[in-house]
Amino acid sequence: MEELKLDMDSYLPLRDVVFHTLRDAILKGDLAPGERLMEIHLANKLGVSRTPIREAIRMLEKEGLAVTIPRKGAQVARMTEKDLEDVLEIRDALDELAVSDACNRMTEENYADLKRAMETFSEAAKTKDVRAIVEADEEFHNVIYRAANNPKLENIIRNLKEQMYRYRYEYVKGDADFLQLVNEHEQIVEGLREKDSVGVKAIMHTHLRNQVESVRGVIRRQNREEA
Amino acid sequence: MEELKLDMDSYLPLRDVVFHTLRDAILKGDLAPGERLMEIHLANKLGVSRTPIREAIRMLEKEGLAVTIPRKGAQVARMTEKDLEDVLEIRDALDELAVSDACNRMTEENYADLKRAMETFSEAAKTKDVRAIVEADEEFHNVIYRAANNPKLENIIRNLKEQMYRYRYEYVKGDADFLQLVNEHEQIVEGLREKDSVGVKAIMHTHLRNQVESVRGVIRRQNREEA
DNA sequence: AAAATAAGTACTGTATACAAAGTGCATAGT
DNA sequence: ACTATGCACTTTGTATACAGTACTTATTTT
Repeated sequence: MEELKLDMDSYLPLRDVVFHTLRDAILKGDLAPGERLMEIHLANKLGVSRTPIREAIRMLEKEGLAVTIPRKGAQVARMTEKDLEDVLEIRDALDELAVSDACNRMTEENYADLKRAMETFSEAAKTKDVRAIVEADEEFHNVIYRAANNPKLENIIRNLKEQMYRYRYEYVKGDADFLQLVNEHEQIVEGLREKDSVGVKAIMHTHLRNQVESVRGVIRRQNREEA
Repeated sequence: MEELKLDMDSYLPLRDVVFHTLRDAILKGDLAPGERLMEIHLANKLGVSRTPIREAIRMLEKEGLAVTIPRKGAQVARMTEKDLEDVLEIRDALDELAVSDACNRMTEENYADLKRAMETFSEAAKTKDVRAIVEADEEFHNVIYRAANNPKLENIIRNLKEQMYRYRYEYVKGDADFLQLVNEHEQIVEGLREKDSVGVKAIMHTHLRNQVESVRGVIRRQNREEA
């Protein structure tokens, strides 16, 4: 009985499997920007029919990861520097909102999670293991999003982050001052504890600004190379 | 030659036609929240096959207008009071961003459009024609979004507005002080002209707050009725 | 009489078939 | 040699057929 129920819970329509597969491939760069998403080809490759492929493409479209030209087909969305700047700008505004909400709505449990995430980040920063640092940073911010208690906001932010997923390592890899980041995280936690929503928004803004600038630099260098 | 080209441009895949049809029906309330979206039924009703219906449903899903339970089908998304509050909160933050961007990036043409939109709104306010007022208000804000020159931001805001489309008349219909609104619009235009991004954000915030409160009231009353 | 089970129905999930349109290459004409 | 036209191939757009699951209702058993 239980096993059946588990099967039910773990059941995913093929369209969702395909969607996740394609999304990951795009985010990891296995499918390059501009690359065509041909239905039959993908169907054969993934061992499914065209129907779930098409539905997955419609979903990717709405997530901004693919664009389709009628009667020509879909391709992986290209991102210009301007597009990324636009995304970063929105993320900045929404991260400020999230942290401000978190101020007012945070539970004891959220706060405990946050402190744990902060400590994990501190530890990771010492190791200089880029992958671990990025993951710890993600988790720190995710705790804040959860604490904000606004699922729609979480969705939008997740989607925005997705669109710049390729650049997630660049800041930390580059010229990040880890101690500074740790310090900023501490300030954010402190601000949340004090429920100083104005102050914490300001800190979050500066905290993101460095990352934003770093990503900008990477993109500019990339574009120069391409040209 | 030209007519052919026009034909090409005006071609829309059936999935898009269906998508727009269903979206409008949901927004106008012809399809009530919780109502099932049955594929064969819709296909017959719209005179198409199930395939474009399914693709349209996938798009509606990503827009937050429908939810589907695997193997049970899709239904029009229900919106709780909390959902709407969440949406309003995000809109507030993003409208602040938009108006702040508009401050920095507005062209002469944008400014001319804005003044025109403001005047149209003033005229509409005098007539007390609710429909005209709402439309003029929409246009006023749309000019600002365009001036912000951030297409992704525009998209997100459009999507958020869509989710509360049903309530768009409620504020104006209810207890709005038209002269106050006209005054706020004037202040916004003034702030944009002066490029006072901090001030204009504040005005936009208060400008929205009243509408937000009004929509909240409507929803609460509705929910009480339902209970 | 109530509860459980089984059958039937209706819907979704997936695959495939057919039609139409666009692209590219080859061939022929200038 | 170059251009234009036509044909073949690829790919999308749409419809339909088939399979599987869940829900409803009726019947049977306790």
